[in-house]
Amino acid sequence: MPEGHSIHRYARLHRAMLGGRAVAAWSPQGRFDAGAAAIDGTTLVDVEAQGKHLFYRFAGNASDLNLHVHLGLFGRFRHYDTDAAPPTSGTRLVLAAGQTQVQLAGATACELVDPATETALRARLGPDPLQNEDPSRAFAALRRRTVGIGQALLDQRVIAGIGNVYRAEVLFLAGIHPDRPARDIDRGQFDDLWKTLRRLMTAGERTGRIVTIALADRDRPPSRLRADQRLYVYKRAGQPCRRCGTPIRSWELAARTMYACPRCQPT
DNA sequence: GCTGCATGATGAA
DNA sequence: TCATCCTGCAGCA
Repeated sequence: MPEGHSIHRYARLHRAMLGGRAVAAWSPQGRFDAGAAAIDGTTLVDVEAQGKHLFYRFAGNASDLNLHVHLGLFGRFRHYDTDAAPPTSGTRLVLAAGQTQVQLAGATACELVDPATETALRARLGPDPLQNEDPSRAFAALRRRTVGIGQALLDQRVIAGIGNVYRAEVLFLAGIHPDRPARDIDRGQFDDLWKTLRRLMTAGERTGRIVTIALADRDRPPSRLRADQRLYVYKRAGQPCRRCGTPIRSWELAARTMYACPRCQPT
């Protein structure tokens, strides 16, 4: 479930599990043999998240390279404190210290990067709602887009860390139709969007799941909501809107499925 | 057991 | 806009 909130959560978890410890590293799949060998035996100093990207810093290796991980759509971590399951054949990387293991499979990116490459990578990202950055840059970027707000929000150069779920949910909460031109969003609406994103994603990082339902629209704490009770529109095509009862619509937008309520989010 | 889809991003055209 | 990377699992037989 790799939207930004999960990535920040992983950074925290991996820091707690392996930070300050010498790690053994290997690549069961074999596609990261050289990289793993360079890390193997070094000490994990820090793990940092920016948007959907993770950066791992190690001390004690000569190369000055950091590990860059991007989970993409398929990437998945498995974590063990004891009794680690044997890694699947597709596991790209295992980081281990004693009984503790972090296993990584299916990632879009698992590579060692030099400082210049990392800087360039990070420079491509817009402000991250989970880092309490000044969102002015994101607003300016939005105003330059010719596409709809729904498409612009998935662009990591505008805001880093949003994925398809937060995109759909935040636009519902703002009452904005995804097809409305991004450049038509005014500063007040944008500040509202940003504030909502920060609130939702902070809660997501804390709890590990995406819950957007407002207090007024639910009858029990988020932890006790079923999976299909946590969201307003995402994956609810054809079902009645929780606010007005109109059937939720879905359609392809920028190669992803978009969801919206036609009544609460007028064009 | 099989199929299709999934909370992502890139590079070629 | 499309193909590609490539894993897991829900839903169905």
